[in-house]
Amino acid sequence: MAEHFGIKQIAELANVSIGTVDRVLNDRPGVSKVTAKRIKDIIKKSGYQKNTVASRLKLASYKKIVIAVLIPEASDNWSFWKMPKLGIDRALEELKGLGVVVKYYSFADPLSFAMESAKIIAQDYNAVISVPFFREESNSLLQRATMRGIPVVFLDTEVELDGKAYFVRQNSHNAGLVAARLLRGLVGNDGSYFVVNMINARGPHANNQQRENGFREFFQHEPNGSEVVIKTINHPLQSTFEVSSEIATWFKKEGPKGVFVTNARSFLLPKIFKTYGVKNTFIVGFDINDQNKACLLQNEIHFLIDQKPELQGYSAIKGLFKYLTEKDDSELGMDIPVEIIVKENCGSV
Amino acid sequence: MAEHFGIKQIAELANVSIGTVDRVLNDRPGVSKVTAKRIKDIIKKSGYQKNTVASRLKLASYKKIVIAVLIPEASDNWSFWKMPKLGIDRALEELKGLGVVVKYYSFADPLSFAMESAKIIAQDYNAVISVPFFREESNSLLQRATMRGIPVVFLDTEVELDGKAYFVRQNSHNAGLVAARLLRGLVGNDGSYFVVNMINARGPHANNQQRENGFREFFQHEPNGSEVVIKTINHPLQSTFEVSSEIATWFKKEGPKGVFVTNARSFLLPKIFKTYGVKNTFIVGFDINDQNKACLLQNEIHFLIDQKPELQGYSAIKGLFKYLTEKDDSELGMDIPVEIIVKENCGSV
DNA sequence: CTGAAAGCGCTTACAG
DNA sequence: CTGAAAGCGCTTACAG
Repeated sequence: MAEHFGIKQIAELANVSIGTVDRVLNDRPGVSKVTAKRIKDIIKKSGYQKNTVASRLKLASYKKIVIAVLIPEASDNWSFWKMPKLGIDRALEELKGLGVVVKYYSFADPLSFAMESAKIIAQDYNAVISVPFFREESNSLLQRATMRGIPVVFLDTEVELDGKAYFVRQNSHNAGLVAARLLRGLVGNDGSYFVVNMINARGPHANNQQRENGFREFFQHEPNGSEVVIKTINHPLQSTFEVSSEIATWFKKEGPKGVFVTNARSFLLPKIFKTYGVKNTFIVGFDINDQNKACLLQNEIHFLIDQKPELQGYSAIKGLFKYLTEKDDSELGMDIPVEIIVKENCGSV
Repeated sequence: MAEHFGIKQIAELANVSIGTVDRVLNDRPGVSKVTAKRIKDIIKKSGYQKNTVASRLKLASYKKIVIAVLIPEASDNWSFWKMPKLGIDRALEELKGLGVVVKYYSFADPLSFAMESAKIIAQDYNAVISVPFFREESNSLLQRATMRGIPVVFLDTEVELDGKAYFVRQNSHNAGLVAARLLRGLVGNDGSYFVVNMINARGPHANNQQRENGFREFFQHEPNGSEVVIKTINHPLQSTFEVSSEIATWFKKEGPKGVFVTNARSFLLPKIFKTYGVKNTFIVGFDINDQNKACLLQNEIHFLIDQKPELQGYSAIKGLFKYLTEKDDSELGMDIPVEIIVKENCGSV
C-alpha cells in the first residue's frame, strides 16, 4: 500500500487499458461483467483515490461545472445579500483552474422567484443554490431540479420541503438559545423579556419563529424559568419601529429588560427607547450591518449573532464541488456556527 | 480580454515557444532581454493568470511541497495540540493531488525545540510551521530558515522576533478586551475583578500577558473604569489551584466577582470556589477542552474564548501553499477571530 | 467490449 | 538564447 496507485497502476494490475479502468471508475457502460468485477476488486484493494485535480484539468476548458445562484436582490441600503456572493467568489477563486462557474439570478418576491427558477431549470445547470423564503415556489424549484438530477442547496433558512435538499445555514433554534443565554446573563432573574419579530406582508419568517422558539425553550430549562415573563411583540417590517401605548407600558416597567430582536433590524430599537425614556434595556439582534454595528459601538446593542453569510456562500460552493466531483456530500450538511459578536470582536470578522 | 489566456496563447502572441514563456513567467534564466520584455508586456496586457493546479500536476509526483511542523507534544490528558493537526490534515485533504506533504516534529522544552529545529533545518523543507514558546530558540530557527529562504509560520502566540515571520494566531490583546466586555456585563460596576495567570517555571507566557493587558485596557475606556479594582493572581501552573489566605480573603469579598483565567485551565477554579464557599462568581476562560466544557455545561464557567486551533493549522497550510505556488502571502497575515463560546453553542463548533 | 491516442496547462530535461 | 518533446493523471472521442 505504500506506493502510489493511479489509474495506470490499476490498469497494469488488471491487464487492461486505462480506458477500461476509467469506465469502471465512473460507472460508464461498455465493460464486461467479469473484467469489471476484476477491476473493481483491484481498485478496492489498492485503496485507489481519484485525483480530482487531474480529472478536472482537461474538462475545465470545455465542460464547466456551472452553478446557478438565485438569492434576494442586494440593494444599496441593504447589503446583507452581497455577503454570500463574497463567499462564493472566494470559493471560486480557490477553485480557479478547475472550471467552476457561477451564474447569478436574483429575486424580490414569489413571482420573480418563480420566474427566475423557470429560467434556471430551462438551462440545465449542474447545481442550484437558493434561499427558501417561499415554500411553495421553493418546492417547485426543488422538485423540478430533483427530476433532472440537479442538487439544490438552500442558504440562510431551513424549512421543510417535499424532497431532498441541502441546507447550509445557522441553526436558528440554537441561535435563539444562545440569545437567551446572553440576555439572561445581563438581565438576571427579576427582569422582563421581550421578543421582537418584524413581520412582512407574507407573514412571519421561518428563521424568526425558530429563533423565538429557541429563546423561549431556554427558560423552560432554567430554575424558576417558568416564572419568567416573555412578551412577544409582532411589528410590521418597515424602516421605523413604532410603539403602541400597550407596548409602551410594558417597556416602562421597572427593572432590567432584555430585548431579543429576531431579525437584522435591532438598530431600530435604541432610538425608540431614547424617545420614550426607556432605561435599563439590553438588546440582542442579528447580523453585522452598518447600523447594528454603530449601535454596538455605542453600547446601545449588547450582542449580535452573526449568521456568517459569507461562509454560507463559500461552504455551499466548496461542498457542491466536492459532491459533484467525488459524490461526497459530507460538506453540504454542516451547521454554520452561532457566532457571538460584541463591540470588541466585531471588527476583524 | 474575454477569451482565455494560457501559456500557449501568450506564446503565439509573442511568436515564441511555450518554453520561453515559461522561463519568463518563472524568472528562470536564459532569455534575451528583448524577448523577455516583449513577453512580459504581453503577459501583463493579457491578464494572464497561472493555473496553479496544472502547474502542480506533474510536480506532484516527484517534487513535493514538504512542510515541517514543529509543535508541542499532545498528551492523552492534554489534547489541545491535536487540534492544529486536525486542521492541517483537513487542508492536506483539500490539497490532495497537488503533492503537499507534512512532516511532524514535536517538542516539550527549549532543548527539544532546539534539537528538532536543527533536524528540520538540516532537511531543507519548503516551509516550517511552529509555535514560538521560547524566544531565543525561535529566533534561531527563524534566522536559519530565513537564510535558506524558507518561510516560517508561527501558530498560537505572537512574539517579537528578529526577522520576518508569519503569525497565524488570535490577537490575544483583543481576546482580553472581549473577556472584559463579557465579565463586565455579568458583574456590573460594583463587583470586583480577578485576573488569574498560571505561570510555569519559565515565567509568564506572552499570550497570558497580552490577554491581561487587553483586559485591563478595557476598563480604562469605561466610565468610572479607573475605580474598578482588578487583582492579579499569579499561580504556578499545575493540576491544582491552591489559595493563599490573602487570596481567600479577596475572594470572600461581598458582591459579584468576575474571574478572568488567561489560559485553558479555568476549570480549576469552580472546585476551589465550592471548597471555600465563594459565591457569586463569573468565570471567563480559554479553549474548549473536556474539563472546561463540563464546567460550561454545569454553569460553573460562563464564557470560553476559542482560539480555533484547528483553523490555525488549516490556515497555515492553505496560506503557505498559496505563498509557495503563487508568491501571494495575503492569507498568512490574517487574525483568527475571537470566538465566544457559551453552553448553547459549544457543541457544534 | 476494449484499446490507443490526443489533450488539458503547465514544467522539465534535452537538443540545437 | 530558444524550441520540441515528454510527461503529470485523468477523460474523451475514435477505431477496431
